[in-house]
Amino acid sequence: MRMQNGDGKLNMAGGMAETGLNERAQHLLKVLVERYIRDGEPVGSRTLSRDSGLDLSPASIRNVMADLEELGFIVAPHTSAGRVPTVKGYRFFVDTLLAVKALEQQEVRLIQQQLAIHDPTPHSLLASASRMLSAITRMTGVVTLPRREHIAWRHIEFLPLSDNRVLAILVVNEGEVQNRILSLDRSYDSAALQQIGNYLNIHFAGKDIHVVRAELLSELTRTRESMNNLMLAAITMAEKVFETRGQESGHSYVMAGETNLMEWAELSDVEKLRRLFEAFNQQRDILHLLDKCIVAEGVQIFIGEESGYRVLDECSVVTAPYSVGDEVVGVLGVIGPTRMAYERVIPIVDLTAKLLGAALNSRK
Amino acid sequence: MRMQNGDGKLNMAGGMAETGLNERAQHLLKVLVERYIRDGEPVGSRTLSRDSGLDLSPASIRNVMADLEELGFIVAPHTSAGRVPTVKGYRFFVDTLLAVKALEQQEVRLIQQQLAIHDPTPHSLLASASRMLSAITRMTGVVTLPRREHIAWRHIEFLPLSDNRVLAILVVNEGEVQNRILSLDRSYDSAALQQIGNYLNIHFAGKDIHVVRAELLSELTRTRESMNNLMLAAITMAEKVFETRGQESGHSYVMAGETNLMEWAELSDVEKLRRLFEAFNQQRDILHLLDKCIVAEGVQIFIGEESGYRVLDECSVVTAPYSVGDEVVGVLGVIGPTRMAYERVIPIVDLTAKLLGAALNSRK
DNA sequence: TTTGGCACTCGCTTATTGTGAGTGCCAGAT
DNA sequence: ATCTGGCACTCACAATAAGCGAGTGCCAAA
Repeated sequence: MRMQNGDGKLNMAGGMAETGLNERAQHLLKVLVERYIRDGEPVGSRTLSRDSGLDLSPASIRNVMADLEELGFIVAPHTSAGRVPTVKGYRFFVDTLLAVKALEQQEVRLIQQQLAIHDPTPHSLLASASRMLSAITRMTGVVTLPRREHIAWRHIEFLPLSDNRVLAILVVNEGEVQNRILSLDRSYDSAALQQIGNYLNIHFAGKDIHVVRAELLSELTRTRESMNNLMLAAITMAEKVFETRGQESGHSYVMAGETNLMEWAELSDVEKLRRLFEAFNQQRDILHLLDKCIVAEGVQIFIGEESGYRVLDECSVVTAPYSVGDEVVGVLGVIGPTRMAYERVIPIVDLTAKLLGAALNSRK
Repeated sequence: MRMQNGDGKLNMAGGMAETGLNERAQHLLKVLVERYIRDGEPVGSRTLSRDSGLDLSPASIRNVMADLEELGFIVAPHTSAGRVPTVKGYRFFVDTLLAVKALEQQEVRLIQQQLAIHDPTPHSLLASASRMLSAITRMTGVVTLPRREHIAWRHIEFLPLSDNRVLAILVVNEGEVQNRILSLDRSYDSAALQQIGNYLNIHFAGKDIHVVRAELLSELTRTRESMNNLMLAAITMAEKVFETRGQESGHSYVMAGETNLMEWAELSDVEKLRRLFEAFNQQRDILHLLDKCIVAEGVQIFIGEESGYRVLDECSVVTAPYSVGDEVVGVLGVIGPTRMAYERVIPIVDLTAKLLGAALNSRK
């Protein structure tokens, strides 16, 4: 326990009572975190004395460092190593000390360029954004598939296959194509299917898909005598389309650059990497995490254990929601080691979210 | 140099002059490889003497082992370790010594079951096969997308989007849906696009897609005066669809279980794994390799460097082509460490190829 | 042709010892 | 009231050495 010039001093000066850190301590913490992010090695009092610009001897620095440690902002991995930021340290750094660097013109242009695909499908835009995020940050990029509140029925088309099976192609919103195969209890020829499709398109085009589903269900419970064969078939088939929907398009994400994480020394343990990659494949946990970010205003950051998922204990996740029109439809972000260059990653994620939204919107 | 009972002896006895190995040497090699595959540790003369069933002393075994080493079938990783199979050793083992185990009923049923999906799209079958291969072998499964010689035009549909753009949906073969977005120099309304689609479908339905393309190109060079507006628009748009085809659906594969490879000790070097995974993502090299296997009759095996790709130096690849009807359309297989249980993997890959072919075919 | 014996090799593990970066604390300087 | 030089101390890490043990090649005898 250090009492000599411990809590007391730190709490008083600098007018930063809430944080428990006076100006000097904050500055030193900032330099320490920056330094650790740069080199990945514990930072000692000598280094800090040299590079802080404060003209203090290592001994004085050590006093401050002891305080910072006691308050939980930094730890020493072992007795005679320098100090390393804790999650709390990173958190304070990110929340209060971080000077977010404005992006260089060059980088802005690079990002724009990557998203300026010729005639993109919505999906190819997402894939591109994800790839770009991973390439530019040398970490893992992730973009959730957009999930609109309102999904507009655009067009449906049925084609006959063999064995009483029918290929159903449903187009929603602006060019999102979904297709599935239906097994029916009798066969229909092209013309009949054409009619069925027409019937449905006339009734439902432009309507919200949830409304369509509700109407379908209520139609199905109506007395069947009051419908003609065509109507009945149409409604049954449309309902079958919706039955099998959901799980695949249901919700997931596009990821890129997983292998980038293997280049970071702090993640070089094969077993940890395996678990991480497995979580990436599983999608479940990552998706839950990203889902939380959809309600946030802008960039959101989870540092280490903050995410609440053990596999991400040594990772940080920087996310931002993206919107089409004025509706937030998805989240994108970057996954990397806690020791990442936040001041660079944050504006990159921020900008990408905005540009992706714009790109999706302009093509709407 | 061992001359005492070196080449001479081995070449004579056993009537296996071509191979350079007499019966006893072959048997010992077999036991050694099996043992090494099981335990992953260099096999010494003592172990072999105990487990070969030959009632020979370690000393005698050592003589044989010295010969096997001189002929290049095995090596000692260092002076006082046991021996390990070389690529040549594995190759001889696989070609001549291997007793392919018939699959257990249980396993056969497991495989069948995994491929018995309710109303699968072609793609979901491939994905399922790949996942199943990886799960059952605890290695990485891969299935190339089927590439038919003959691709039949089934149906095309155009839907108007904003800004002179059109969504084109092309269905080929039995339920394979491709869609892309075309930017045009003027706008068309639904009705016009409907007409254009009809025109094309009437002309091309059932035709091979290569033929269609050829006809389109020759039509385009015809004097344009002799066509009406509808025809011109139809042909231009169809040609645009083909222009942008190819790279995406062009050729690639579905992979599963990459992370399984991280559990094999011999691949636990992060840098090697990174390169391997990067090659998986790149697809290029792997695809070249798989393409070679499409001409093979049945199961094909590449052991270590045999593949010709450096990233696969420590891996073996077991593949088999799969067919729809009597046309070979793709390749599937398993990628794992050289030290894999070939006698199990080979029949699994073989059976999976047959069942996948059957599944694709039955739904045709 | 096979085998027991024997000297030898060499990768591992464990213990030992430095070395150096970094620390905490104290007493004296500012 | 702070800061700093000094000093003893800690501890990860690297280098060196020693012992073990599995395995080897070769030889001479069975």
